[in-house]
Amino acid sequence: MENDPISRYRRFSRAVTRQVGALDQSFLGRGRPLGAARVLNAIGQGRCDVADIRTYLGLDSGLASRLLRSLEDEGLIETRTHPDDGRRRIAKLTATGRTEFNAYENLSDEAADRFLSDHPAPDALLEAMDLIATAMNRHAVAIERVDPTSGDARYGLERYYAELARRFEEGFDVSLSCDPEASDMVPPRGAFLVALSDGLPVGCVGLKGNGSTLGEVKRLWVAPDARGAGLGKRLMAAIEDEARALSMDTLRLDTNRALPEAYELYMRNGWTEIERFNDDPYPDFFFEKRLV
Amino acid sequence: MENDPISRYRRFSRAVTRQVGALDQSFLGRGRPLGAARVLNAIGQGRCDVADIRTYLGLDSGLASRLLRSLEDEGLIETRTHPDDGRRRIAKLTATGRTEFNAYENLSDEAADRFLSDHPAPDALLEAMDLIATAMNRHAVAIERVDPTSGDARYGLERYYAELARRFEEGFDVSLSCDPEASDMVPPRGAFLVALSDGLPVGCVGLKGNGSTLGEVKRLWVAPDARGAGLGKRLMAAIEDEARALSMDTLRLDTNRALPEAYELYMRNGWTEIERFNDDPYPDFFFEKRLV
DNA sequence: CCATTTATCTGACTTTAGTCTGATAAAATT
DNA sequence: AATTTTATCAGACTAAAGTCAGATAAATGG
Repeated sequence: MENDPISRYRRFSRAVTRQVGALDQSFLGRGRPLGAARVLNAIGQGRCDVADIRTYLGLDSGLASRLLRSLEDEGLIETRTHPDDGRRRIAKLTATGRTEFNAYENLSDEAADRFLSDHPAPDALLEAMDLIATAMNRHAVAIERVDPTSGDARYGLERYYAELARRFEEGFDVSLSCDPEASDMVPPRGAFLVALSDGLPVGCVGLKGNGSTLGEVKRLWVAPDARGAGLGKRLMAAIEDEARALSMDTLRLDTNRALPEAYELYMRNGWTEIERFNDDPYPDFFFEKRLV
Repeated sequence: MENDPISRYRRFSRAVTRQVGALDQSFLGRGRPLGAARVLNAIGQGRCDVADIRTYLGLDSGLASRLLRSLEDEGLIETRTHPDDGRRRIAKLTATGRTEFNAYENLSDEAADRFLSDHPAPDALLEAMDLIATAMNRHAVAIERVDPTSGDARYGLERYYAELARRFEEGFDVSLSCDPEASDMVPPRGAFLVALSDGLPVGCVGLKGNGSTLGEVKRLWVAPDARGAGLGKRLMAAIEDEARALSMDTLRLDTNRALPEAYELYMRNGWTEIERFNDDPYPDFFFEKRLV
């Protein structure tokens, strides 16, 4: 065989196609066509809006309607009209539907567990999977405002701190840095954003405020896997929007010489280098931007 | 989202399912149902035996027959009866069939290329893909006898030498080691085996002979991704079979202290440590095994 | 040589997926 | 208030996938 990139990609593609096919087969074992199973799964995942289900699964409206009807006849879901819009419909699992949904979930979970536990180095495998999934989702990264103490925020921050510790010559200990209070990064004082790639945090940024029109951008991080797609720029634009919404007119931030790509990002996006404005031991450079 | 192993696996699974689905969609663009396209692809890949195609694609005999007929009607394949067994049939691409097969190949290649060239670090991506594909194929590794100068053999040997260079304290330079002549690892003097995981070399082993009943096992290597599945043991058993087939009765080998897992493998599989029998600078341990 | 097995094929049939048209009713627009 | 748009649904239809029961002919095993 050739071992050029395309052959290697295609070998990967064959392997996962087989794996995906095997899972579909196991889904059929529950005596329901795949189409109906997919709709049930979409609803179980919390997609209740019928139009949403339709676009998510790429279904024709007639087909979607029939699949919903078949699930309803089985007693797995209930539909009712949307409270705000009488044309739209909402689907919800019944108790038996929940049970059946869980059965599908278990099939998926078991397939995952079987694969991972069969391997001597599951951590390496998972890192490879994250890398690939992030690459495949790279044009569908969603930025969401979350509480800085939420699981997703903490996950991002931990990876951020770990990376600083690796990259700073002097290491990094968050307790020595001026770690903002969580309450300063929650509206109405500030905000905290995470970038999610199909649920996995691949970036974050915080906005620390004190009630005045001056804000400070903190904790900008983009996961290594997700770099090169302009996510840093998107996060900065999003946090500036948050600042504007909080009536701020000036933002500041600091950064370290071990993070040249951050320095470049600020330079390219309207930030001006200014004098040191704090006595945090880590930063080497200080920036300001006036919002318009 | 949860970031436990199973959620991460399932996120990966969602991403590749989408990707695979998109490729299938592009296949449909050639105006042929997926089933027929799959059969055409199987034949193009060299699966000519109808029974083989059927089991490979998991098709009912009736369905397979009809799909073959439709491809034949399109003038893409020709079938004839097997020369050794009048019941079996052989399918072969016609010239137009070859063209059409290449068109599908191009669609796949383009999808691969689009994905890889869209990413800032395709090498990391490919390594991750190799890791995952090897893990998914781990129970389907084929051992084949090849010429030690073939591409697959050289690929394995290069990775083997690179690993020795990493692991030996003193480094490794193959020109300083007693590198066997390729002709000593080809029947009737010797043999060379590679382990292929869906085409990718993930292991190798050589048998160097001089026409006598004494042989030497050389270049045993198992790719890091493929370890932990007993492949080393399988390769050793296979090379012993080769030795027996060449009427050898005694095998020798040497190994280095930086490769403890190899030492353990030999100890567990009937090899006896003996005195140094060559003046190669690298090995620290010497083994012998009498074949029964 | 004869019974059995094996590989393939054919035709009838069912299920699943997907498309298209028109109906209905609610919302949005004029 | 009338018209248009939107979301859903139902029914008719087609295409594709899959199943099943023989039919056929070649190989195999006594």
